[in-house]
Amino acid sequence: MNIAAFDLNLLRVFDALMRERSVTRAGERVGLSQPAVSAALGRLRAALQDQLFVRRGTEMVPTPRAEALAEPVRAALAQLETALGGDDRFDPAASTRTYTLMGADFFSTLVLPRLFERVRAEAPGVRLRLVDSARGEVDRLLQEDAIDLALERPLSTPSWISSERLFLSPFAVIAARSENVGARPGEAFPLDGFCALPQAIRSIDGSMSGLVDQALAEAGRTREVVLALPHFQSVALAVARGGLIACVPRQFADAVATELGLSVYLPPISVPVPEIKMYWRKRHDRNPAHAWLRARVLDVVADL
DNA sequence: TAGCCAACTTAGAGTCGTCC
DNA sequence: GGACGACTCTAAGTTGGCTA
Repeated sequence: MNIAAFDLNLLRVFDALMRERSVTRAGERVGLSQPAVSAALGRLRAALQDQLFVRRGTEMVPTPRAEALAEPVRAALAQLETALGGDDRFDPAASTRTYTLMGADFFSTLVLPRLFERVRAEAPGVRLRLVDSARGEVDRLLQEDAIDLALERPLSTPSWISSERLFLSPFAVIAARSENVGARPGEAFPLDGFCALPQAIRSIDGSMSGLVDQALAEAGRTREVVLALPHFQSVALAVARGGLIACVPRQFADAVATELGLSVYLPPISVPVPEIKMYWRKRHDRNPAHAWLRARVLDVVADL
């Protein structure tokens, strides 16, 4: 491999092909025509002595060699962009960037409104968007640069992902204010009533159990989960109609209790308190625009 | 003789049109 | 939707004439 004779622009084409899996769309991404990308792919194949992408139907499927090159090439391109001056300064007041965060609806209620307020004050041109996604998608979305940050419980992540703890998220039990549960709001929910009353649970994948059930099992008890919903907001709305209780993050319960007419109780047993963490690509560690957003998120969650 | 500049040459990468 | 051939364009290198 003669690096002196290698056209580094071909790496941009390679990266676009990895992202798009299509010669036409890769061309649109890098500002070339489809034949030009096809020719560039030919030169890449000759230089690297590998097919790199094999056509399968309407998709260009990467070979193992291409898969192995994908991340190092992407990281190298990002370093080059930074080195050439694209990232060394960030002016919030002049920025028109759109940041994409991923997290549960919990964050759209608790974090995003305050974050937007904070961001807007410094950076009126910046736009924020929160996408909801199933756990397990974090790696892929970060790798594809589809999101800037993920807000999640602790995950097992590869070495190219950085993380920072945001806050602890203890559970609380919510019930309709009209419900007579045998305890006053702020007190521990009676264990027998907790196990007997039908419950709603927030569940992305439809499973009907979670950390609370594990804690109950260790105490030799069970509960009756009758409704699984993908969003905390819908769980709270179901509880507010009466006849159900639910365990939700304490901060979320406090935020919606007054508006929805809910009472908030302590759990009847000790449940492990989950951490909430922020995840991003390690290559953005020193990116000023990215670091600026992370600092704003930390500011906002400090109150939680 | 050295330095500058314009004209010419060439290689490589692009687009367009077409085929499979 | 990708590959290929024909043609075009551009940038870099080379050459030769002019000038100090």
